[in-house]
This record gives sequence, C-alpha cells and structure tokens, in this order.
Amino acid sequence: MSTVYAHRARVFKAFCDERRQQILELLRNGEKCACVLIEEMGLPQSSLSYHMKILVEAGVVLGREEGKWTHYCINKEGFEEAIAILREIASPEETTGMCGSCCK
Amino acid sequence: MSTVYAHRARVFKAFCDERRQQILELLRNGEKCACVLIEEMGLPQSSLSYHMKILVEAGVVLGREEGKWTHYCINKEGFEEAIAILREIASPEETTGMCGSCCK
DNA sequence: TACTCAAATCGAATTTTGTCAATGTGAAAC
DNA sequence: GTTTCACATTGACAAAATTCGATTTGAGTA
Repeated sequence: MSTVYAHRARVFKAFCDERRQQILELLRNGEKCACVLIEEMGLPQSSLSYHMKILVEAGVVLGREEGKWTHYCINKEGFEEAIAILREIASPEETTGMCGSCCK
Repeated sequence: MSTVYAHRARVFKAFCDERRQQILELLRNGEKCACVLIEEMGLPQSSLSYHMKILVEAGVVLGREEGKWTHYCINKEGFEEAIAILREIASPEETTGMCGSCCK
C-alpha cells in the first residue's frame, strides 16, 4: 500500500495551481473571509469554494467559521509538514553509488 | 502579469503526482538510470519518460546522459527553491488583522 | 554503410481537474 | 414561523493531465 505517496501528492496538489498560489499570497496579509477572497480573486463563489476546500483538506489553510462568515488563514503547521517532506526526499537515505545494471 | 504564480505552480506540479513521489523516493538512494526506474516502477518506457521530463523541467531532478543511458538524480537546488517558496508564503507579509469588510 | 539499443516523441484514448450556473444547507435576523 | 445571507454542493461541460502502444531520434557498434 503506497498511501504515503498518495498523501504527499495530495499535500502538494494544494500548491500546483496558479489560482491557489494567488489565494495563498492573499492570505499572507493575514486572515480573510471568503467574501473578500471572491472579490480580490475575481472568481465566482463556487469556484473559490472549490479551491478553498482543496487548500483546507491539504492542511495548508485553516477555515474558521464565525456566524455566517468563514475566515481563512495560512496554517503554518501544514507548510512545515510540506517542507519536512521535501527535506526528507532531498536527504539521501543511504550512501549508494550508481545503479548496478549499467554502471561499472 | 502573474508569471510568478504560474512558475510556483509549475514547480509544485512535480510533487503533486503519486507516481512522481515514488520516483523521487527511488532516487533518494542515489543516481539511477532510466532502465532501472522503469523496472522498479513497473511503468512502460514512454510513461516513465513523461514523468522524468516533468521532474527535470521543474528543476527537482537532474538528468545526466552517458553513452546511450540517462542517469537521474535528485537536484538539491530545486528542492531548496521549493522550500524557499513555501517559507516565503508561510511568513506574513506585514502585520495585518482581520478583513475590513466583515470584522470589527 | 547498416544495425542495435535507450530514450524521446507522437497520437489517440482515458482520467482527472477546473469552471460556473443552479441548487441546497445552515445559521442569524426578523 | 419566514426571510436573508454566506457558503457548500451538485451537475454538466471544458480543459488539462496521464497512460500506453507505435514511431522516431540519436548515439554507439560492427
């Protein structure tokens, strides 16, 4: 079962879309409610909701409901997890050389 | 021009696929030639080639041609760039509070 | 020259994502 | 109760990504 790789792929799916990158940049300024993001992004409400769901489920954005509004903000823990994954991949598992089939 | 966000999205496109995550894990052990990756991944040659192109063009994998073989390895610089992007997004641009439209 | 082999590219089918209007949901206000 | 408002969800469609066999490219070898 390669659930590990599926999970990693899901985390980075949050970052691989241009619009989601724009949304994340907007959230750098601090918490914002969906209505503001809709206006600043120039997106229809359903489209923004679609992207926010992906961001929240990936763990990189937090959604806080307050009355009838939902406020979104960057989830630093999610970013730390993503960074940890990248660091792990970039650090060698053990010291091996070349492949044994076509190198001598 | 939002080329910045398009570039960021392209970088993380390398990481948002389950098979590419598996390929990256295989490369943690060190440089490997395509023929080995094909065998270990159980993919047809054209499919592996497709994924390797995405990984190389994103800058997270290096391809080294030697005779008729191509050897691939992790490109640490590419990972550092990705990590730098994540760090930048996760660090607040300025100290703002809530949105001005529905918070008081 | 021709032959071989590894990898890239093509082409067509399938799968997955993204978009957006319409509808549903749930909480607050009346 | 009803209405209103913000957001989620649905469904149909368009666009992009992925798969994989077939073909091409390009370097090494005879």
